[in-house]
Amino acid sequence: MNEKMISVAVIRRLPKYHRYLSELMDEGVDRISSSNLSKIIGFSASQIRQDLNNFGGFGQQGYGYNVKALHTEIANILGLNRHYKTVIVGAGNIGKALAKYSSFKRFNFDLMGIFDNDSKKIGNVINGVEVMEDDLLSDYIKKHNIDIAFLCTNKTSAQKTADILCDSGIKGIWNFTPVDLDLKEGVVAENIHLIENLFTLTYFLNQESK
Amino acid sequence: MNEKMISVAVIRRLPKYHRYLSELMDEGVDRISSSNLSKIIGFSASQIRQDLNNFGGFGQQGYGYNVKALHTEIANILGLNRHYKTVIVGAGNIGKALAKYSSFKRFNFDLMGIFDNDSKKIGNVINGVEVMEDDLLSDYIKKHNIDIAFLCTNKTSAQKTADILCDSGIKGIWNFTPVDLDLKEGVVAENIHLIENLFTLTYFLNQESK
DNA sequence: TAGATTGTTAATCGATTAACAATC
DNA sequence: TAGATTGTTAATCGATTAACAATC
Repeated sequence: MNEKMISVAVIRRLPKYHRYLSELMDEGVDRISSSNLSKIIGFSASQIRQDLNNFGGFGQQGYGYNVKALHTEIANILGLNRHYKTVIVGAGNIGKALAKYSSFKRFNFDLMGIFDNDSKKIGNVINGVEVMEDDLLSDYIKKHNIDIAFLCTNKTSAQKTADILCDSGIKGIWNFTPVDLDLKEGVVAENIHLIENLFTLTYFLNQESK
Repeated sequence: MNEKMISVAVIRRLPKYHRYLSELMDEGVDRISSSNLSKIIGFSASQIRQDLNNFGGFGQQGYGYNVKALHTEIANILGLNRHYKTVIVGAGNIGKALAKYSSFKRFNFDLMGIFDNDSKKIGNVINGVEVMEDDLLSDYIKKHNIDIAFLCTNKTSAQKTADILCDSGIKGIWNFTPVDLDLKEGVVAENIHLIENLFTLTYFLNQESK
């Protein structure tokens, strides 16, 4: 599957490189050294060079890194050189917000459908996409070869919805529920645990006032 | 400020302990060993004991941990034994979703106001809270002693809004913008970088199919 | 008391930083 | 060529795991 396992810590820094390189491109900067990138991104120059060298020698001695080329390389590593078909499961507050969030489309995440178990919501159109009933979810994923589901159900339905998603051949789940999902081998997930993040904030907030 | 610095890695695990202990309480379990907790939470038993011992000896040899007592201890460590006055800045999709999200109230996060710079939104009432104009933000924070701002503006306004928040005496910022904020000494922030998290998901998704 | 399980020290593992030879 | 900066190895630092004496 892979030559040399790259640590999760490295992977989680990649999107930040991607973002800062985008900004540099917008500013018309066309090359940057690890030392200057360090100043704006906040990672050490050494770490930057180590991180990038996990994937290849993208730089050039005496010159630094070409911003545009490096941006493209990182986009490719992250898998941003393709489209992803997505569905949203759960048309509550968060589900609706995600449906309307425009950045996803810009990065080639194509929202194909929204699903909910509340009959009052079925047929509603959010950002041009119709809310369909839950029962159709499994067939829809199979038929349209959906890659990623944004899981926005309530806590109670989270695991059983995840089971349906896995059985239907989903590739990844972006999990907004406060549940640690148990998934089928080969299905990946990333979690946005809002409440956990907020509690971390209160911890540090109270430390400051000591 | 503190006796012994506790690592961020430990702190970020605390909310998860809190959540699993809540669940155990709901199930009527009143004691648990590090080894059994390990099985359900997924951290090693050794790590659990190490983590908890950063804050005190909450367990008892030969017995384990009292679920309710440990839950309370962790809640206190996280600062959940008090109320927090919050405001939402930016009444877009995410701001609105957070305004309607019920869990915050349950954990004593009291939403006091919502602010936006779009005159069309001023006066709207979301979940019982009125949308006020941006210009009033600074005075409002000072007057009501707001603890935490949920920052949901667009990218462009993020840093300058953060500056206003800092100058007005905010204690913490929960940042939903795709920007790394530069904050005044003593102000803490936690970031929900949606796009970065999603890009991590696509990375792992593509690794799986190799 | 005997058994169970913590608290805590020591060992290991992994990630970050430092250093510098290679080279553009 | 001289200067700059990478790629990469070695050193350090920190976090996790293992082990076991203490003790309930």
